[in-house]
Amino acid sequence: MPDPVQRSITWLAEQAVAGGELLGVALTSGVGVGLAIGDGRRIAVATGDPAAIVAAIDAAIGPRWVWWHRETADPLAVAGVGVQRCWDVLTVHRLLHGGWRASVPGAWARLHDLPLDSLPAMGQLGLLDVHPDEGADPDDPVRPDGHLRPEWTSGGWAASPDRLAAWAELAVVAARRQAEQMLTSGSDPQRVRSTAHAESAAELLCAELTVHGLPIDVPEAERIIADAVGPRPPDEAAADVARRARDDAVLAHAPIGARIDLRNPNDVRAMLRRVGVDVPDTRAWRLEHHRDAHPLVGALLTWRKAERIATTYGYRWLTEHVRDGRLRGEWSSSDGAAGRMTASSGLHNLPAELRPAVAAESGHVFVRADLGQIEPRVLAAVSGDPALVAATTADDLYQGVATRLGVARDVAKVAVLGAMYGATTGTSAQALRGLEREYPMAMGLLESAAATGRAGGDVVTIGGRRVRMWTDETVDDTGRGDIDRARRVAAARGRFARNALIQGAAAELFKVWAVTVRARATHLDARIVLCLHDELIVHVDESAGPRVADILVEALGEAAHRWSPERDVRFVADVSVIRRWSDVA
DNA sequence: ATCGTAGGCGCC
DNA sequence: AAAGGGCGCCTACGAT
Repeated sequence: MPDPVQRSITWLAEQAVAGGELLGVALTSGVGVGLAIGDGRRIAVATGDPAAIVAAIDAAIGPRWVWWHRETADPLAVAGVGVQRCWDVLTVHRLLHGGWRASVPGAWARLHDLPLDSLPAMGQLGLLDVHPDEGADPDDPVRPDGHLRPEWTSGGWAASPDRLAAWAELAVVAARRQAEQMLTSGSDPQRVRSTAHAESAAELLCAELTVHGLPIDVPEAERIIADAVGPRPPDEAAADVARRARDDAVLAHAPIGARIDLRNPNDVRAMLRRVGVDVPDTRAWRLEHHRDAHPLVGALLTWRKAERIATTYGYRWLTEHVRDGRLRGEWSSSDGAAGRMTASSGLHNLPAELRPAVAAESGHVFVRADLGQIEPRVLAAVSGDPALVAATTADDLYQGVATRLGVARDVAKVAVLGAMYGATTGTSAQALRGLEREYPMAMGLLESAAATGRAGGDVVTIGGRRVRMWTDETVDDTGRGDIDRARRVAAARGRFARNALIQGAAAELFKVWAVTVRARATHLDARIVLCLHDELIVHVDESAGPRVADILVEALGEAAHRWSPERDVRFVADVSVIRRWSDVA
C-alpha cells in the first residue's frame, strides 16, 4: 500500500479516537480521494485506487462515512466496498423535506436558510448578471452570499485532490446541520437519526443492486416469451406479420367490416358496444364480468396478456436490459411519494409468467422472504392501538379481527385494507364501523391523517419522512361545478395521506430489514438481488442457504426492534430456499 | 418532430 | 366484494 494511504489511515485513526465520529469522503476514480473530519482538518490523497483506500480505512476504524450523494456510492458499489455505516446528505434531505427532486445546492441552501430564488443557475445564465462572488476565491466552494459555487457543484469538486478534501469536509458540515435540524423537526430526533442511517444505507444498497442485477436464466426467458408470442422474429417485417396474426385471432370474433385498432381503447370500446357489451372503459377487471357475453371478450383479454409480453417483456426487453445473465435496472431508495424503493427495467413489475426465468446461478440458491400482512401490522405499530397490537400476535391477523368484529375473514380483510387505502363505500362500509368501534386509536390515526391531507397539509411518517401533499390542478374535470371538483381533489388528497402514513412506514421498516440483512450476510458473500416492497431475494452459494434463511428471520427481529415504536407488535416473514423465483412454496 | 397526457396493465 | 394508494412502461393522440 502506498505511503500516503498508510499515513492517511494512521491520521484518521488518531482523529477517530479524538472524537471525530463522522468522516467525510469524496472520490472519483481519476483523481483520488478526499477525506475530512469536518472541523477544518482535511486530507487529500492523490495516489492509489480511491475505493481501496476507503476499504482500508473502513476496515481499520469503521467510521460513519459522510457523502453528498449517489455519485460517491456508485463507485464504492462498483468496487465492492461493503461500507456499513454511512450518511448520504441528499437522501437525508429527501427524508426531511419530501419530494423526489433534490440537488446539492438546493439542500445546502435549505440547510442555511438561504433564499431559494437566489440559487445559482447552472450554465451561462449568470454571465450577464452581477456576480455575487465578484473577486472572491474560486477555490472556496462557498460564495460570499452563502450559496455553493455552481462551478463546484456541477463537477468542479472533483477537479483536484485538494478540492475533493474540501468537498468531503463540506459534506460533514451539511450532515451535522441536518442532525441539528432533527432536534427541532417535531419528530423524535433519535428516531429520525436512526431512519437517516437506514435510508442512507438503503441508497448504497440501491447502488449495489444497480451494479449486480438480478440473475436470469436467459434460455428459459426466451422459451416463455416464445410460448406467448412465437419465436424471435428475424426482422421488422416478420415482427409485423406475427403481430397481425395475433390481432386477427381477436378480430375474427369482431363484426365484419369494422376497421379496428386493438391498441386504441376508443376503437375497442366501440367494437364491444357493437356486440352488446357497453362499458365505460375497457379495463381487464371490468371486462372479466362480460366474459360470457361474447367470445370476443375472452379473445381480447387473452390478446392483452400476450401483447403485454410482446411489447414490454419481450425479446427487446431481453436484449436491452439483460446483460451477462443479469437483469439490470436503475434502483432508487425512495420514490417521490411515501418513500418506497423504485426500480426500472421491469424489476418491480415482472409478470408472474416470467418468474421461472429468474433463477439462481449454478451452485447458488435464492433465499427469498416476504413480510406477512405488513400493512396492518405497521398500522398497529404506528398507532399503538392495544387491540390491534394484540391481534398481531396471531399468524393470521385478519382472522382475529374478523372474530372480534363478528364478520367473515374476507370482509374483515377488505375493511382493514380499505381503511388504509381510503375506500369508504360498498360492503366494507359496515365493517368499517365495526373497525372504528373496536380499534378507535388505529382508525383515529388514519382519519386524522386523512383530514390533514384533505386540508392540503403534509403528513410525516413515524420514522420522520415528510410526505409532501400535491397541489395538482389537473384532476379531470368532467364539466361539473368547481365545488364538486374541489371536493374530489380533497377526497383524493385524503386517500393519499391516509395511505402514505402506512405505506411510508412499511417502506421504512422494509429498508431497515434489508440493510440489516445486507450487514449480517456479507461475510457469507451473500448479495441482495431484489427488493420488492415487502419481499427480499438474496443470492448466495448453496452451502450458505440455510444460514442466510436464519439471518433473514433474525434480521427481521432486529429491524423491528430498531424501527417499531411498539415493543409488542409481531412481524412475520415467510422464508424459503429456492432455485427459481417461481419455486415459492 | 417532440413533448405531455391518458388509458391500460404489470407488480406491491 | 369493490375498484382505493404507489410505481414503471407500453401505445395512441393531441398540443406545441
